[in-house]
Amino acid sequence: MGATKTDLFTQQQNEMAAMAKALAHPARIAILQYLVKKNACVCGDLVEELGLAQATTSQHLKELKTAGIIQGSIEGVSVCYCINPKVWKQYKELFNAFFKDVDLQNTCC
Amino acid sequence: MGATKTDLFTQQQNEMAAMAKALAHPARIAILQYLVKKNACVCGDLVEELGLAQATTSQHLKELKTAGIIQGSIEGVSVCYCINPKVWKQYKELFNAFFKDVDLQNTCC
DNA sequence: TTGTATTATTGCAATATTACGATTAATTTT
DNA sequence: AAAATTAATCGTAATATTGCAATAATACAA
Repeated sequence: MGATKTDLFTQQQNEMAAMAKALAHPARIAILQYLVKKNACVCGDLVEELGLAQATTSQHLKELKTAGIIQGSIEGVSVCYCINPKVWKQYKELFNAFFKDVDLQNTCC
Repeated sequence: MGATKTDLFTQQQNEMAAMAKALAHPARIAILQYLVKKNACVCGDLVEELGLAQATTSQHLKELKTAGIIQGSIEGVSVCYCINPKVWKQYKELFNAFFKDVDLQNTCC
């Protein structure tokens, strides 16, 4: 026990949960907001911007990259990160679809 | 170390991350989808529906309740759960706002 | 080649999450 | 009142996440 029982759920449910998990840390929210704002691909700045250690920042970047929502490319001695627009759109649409269809009138308790 | 450094981030960032965290488990996604589909407030069924132990199911329900997105009321010997439409709308709007403003053209790497 | 700058990885400690059996609490039913 | 039903809580084990120092890896500059 201790590990999520992914086999009990549909692929869609696991995927949705994985997407949410990628966003489930304020540092990763901050990174995404920063990337959206600056658009240009910054990276080393993130360590200063966040106030977390370099190792920790790198780890969060890795998670976002694994989730697919950002991408990085080597730019000389540093690495340029930016939003992956295709995956971003996917996130947007799936969250949108998830929250869409609820009849706000029909409460029961 | 080990605990999230919430003080490094804005309240908005922490809140957004907390919302995502509530959705960051397939069982909780499944619960919400079930509640949306059935609309009516079921509860004991969830144990059977999910395939998780009663204690585990109850724990997930508690997390969703703490996050505010569902609400429960005692209905005789059982407990009726349903979506909290007001908070649901809030989630919807905040996720919407988060994913809104990205220029999908301007990639850099 | 040697040094410098930047990011990734490793190893580890602290904390959080997930899951479940057992127990408790509350309400019905008999 | 006694038994049954339902859900919450407690205790505990397994696993995951968060964070950082230290180290490695990579690319450039001198």
